[in-house]
Amino acid sequence: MKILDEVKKQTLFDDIVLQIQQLIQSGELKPGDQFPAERELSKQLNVSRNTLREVLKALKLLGVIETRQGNGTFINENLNAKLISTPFEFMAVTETNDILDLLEAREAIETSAAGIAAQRATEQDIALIRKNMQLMKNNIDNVELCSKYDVEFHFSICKASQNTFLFDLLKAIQTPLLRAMKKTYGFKNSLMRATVYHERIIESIIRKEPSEAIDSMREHLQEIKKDIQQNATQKNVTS
Amino acid sequence: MKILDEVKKQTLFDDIVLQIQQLIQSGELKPGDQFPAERELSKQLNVSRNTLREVLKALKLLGVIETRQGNGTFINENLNAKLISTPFEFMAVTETNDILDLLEAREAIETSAAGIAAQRATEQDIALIRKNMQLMKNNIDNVELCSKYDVEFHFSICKASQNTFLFDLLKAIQTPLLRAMKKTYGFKNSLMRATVYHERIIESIIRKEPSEAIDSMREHLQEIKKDIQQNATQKNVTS
DNA sequence: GTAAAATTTATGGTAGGACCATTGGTCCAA
DNA sequence: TTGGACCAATGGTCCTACCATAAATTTTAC
Repeated sequence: MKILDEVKKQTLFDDIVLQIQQLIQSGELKPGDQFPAERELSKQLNVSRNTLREVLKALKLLGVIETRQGNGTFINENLNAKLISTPFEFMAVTETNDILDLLEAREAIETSAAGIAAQRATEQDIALIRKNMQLMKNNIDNVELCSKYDVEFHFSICKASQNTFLFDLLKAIQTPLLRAMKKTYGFKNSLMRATVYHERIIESIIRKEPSEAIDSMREHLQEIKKDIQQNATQKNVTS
Repeated sequence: MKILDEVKKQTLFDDIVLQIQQLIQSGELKPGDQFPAERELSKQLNVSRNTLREVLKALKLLGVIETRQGNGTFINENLNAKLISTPFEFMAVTETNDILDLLEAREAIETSAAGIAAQRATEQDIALIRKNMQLMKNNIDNVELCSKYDVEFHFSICKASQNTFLFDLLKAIQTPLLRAMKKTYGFKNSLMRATVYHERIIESIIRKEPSEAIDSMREHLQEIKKDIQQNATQKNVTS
């Protein structure tokens, strides 16, 4: 039988976190708002300062709040960006399968973002995309620098979607992804070949052709995925 | 001039967090691993138990570790799923623009997932998708229940992509999205119309036609997006 | 008078010790 | 064998004290 619900004796920590969480969800706590001082707030909540601090430090790590010694505790400005990026720092990306999963997530975001960008990109957006493409070409024999502008190129397209959430999410995913790829495969993507795809992508965006932009981007990223897969199988054979 | 880097006198908290973070990234700490007891570990690290506890509680909230009173502290099993879901609980989704941004993120994930599912879905996957579609049809006049199976239908497709990361990410995004939509628009999606799209999506997956699956899914989700947009502009006019 | 310097005050950061609550194991007795 | 009593280890909570930093205030020097 399974009628009775599990009894969960909530801890003080969880209680306080939940309260703050709800205040944020409801909009009563907004970015920039200041918290009462720890000593005072702990009194209000009728908990020890230690317990309250455990909550605050936890929320700080999560990116919900920001603490400045000698000053105070505040709800983080641009909450969402920080919120999303933190947990990705703790992801263990070791297996090739993990990398492929992340690559597919990146593909999901970037293809859709490219399609939206083809509808909404401003002139400044397009100028930035072009600039990054040009910088990449100019440094085609400097692997380090070229790779950097490669990443920037993709970021600038996502940014052109005007969807900050998609943008933050892409940046968050790239962090562990680039770390893992650099470690495992050493950044030897075919940068020369990439520029060809980049041309097609930016053309589609300028001509405001969403489905074209989506297809070009997907093709581009699936090439990269293939490289990784081949590289992985080779390694398995030789080892 | 700006040559020298800013000196950041890292706090003990940040120091310990960073160490654990690196141990997880490198794979030295794996899910299920047990930590030393708080009193002992604080001695090893040469910090007070308070400070160590602030770290542990923070990692607990993030979903990195799990603590059981009287038992011990452990690295969380299925780390990534928990990691991703937590921060979304703290997102403030109040404006219509926020909802639209999240909807586009959902569209990005679900369209790609549908495409991949068309390549990799097993028979069990398809059976589950079918089951959810049927359950939705059977309860077409029970809004609450029908909506539930609607969500489940989309989840089962994403699951069929065999990409657990995409799956976890979709579930995480849906949490604040459904909460916000329910609050603002009250779940009055055209469920009848949805079933028509669902048929087309599942057909594409069965016939293993990725681009067809992607297009069907995108059309389906863009209809929902249009509804939200129209609803929002109407509200602005009447108010 | 004004600006620089010293002081004060409020804030978060760290520490150590005490006790409570829960869990799992051990041991004994029915 | 089983049920209960007990014990030890662990996380949960609290108190108090002190350090470190940043802003506000007062004092000082010109």
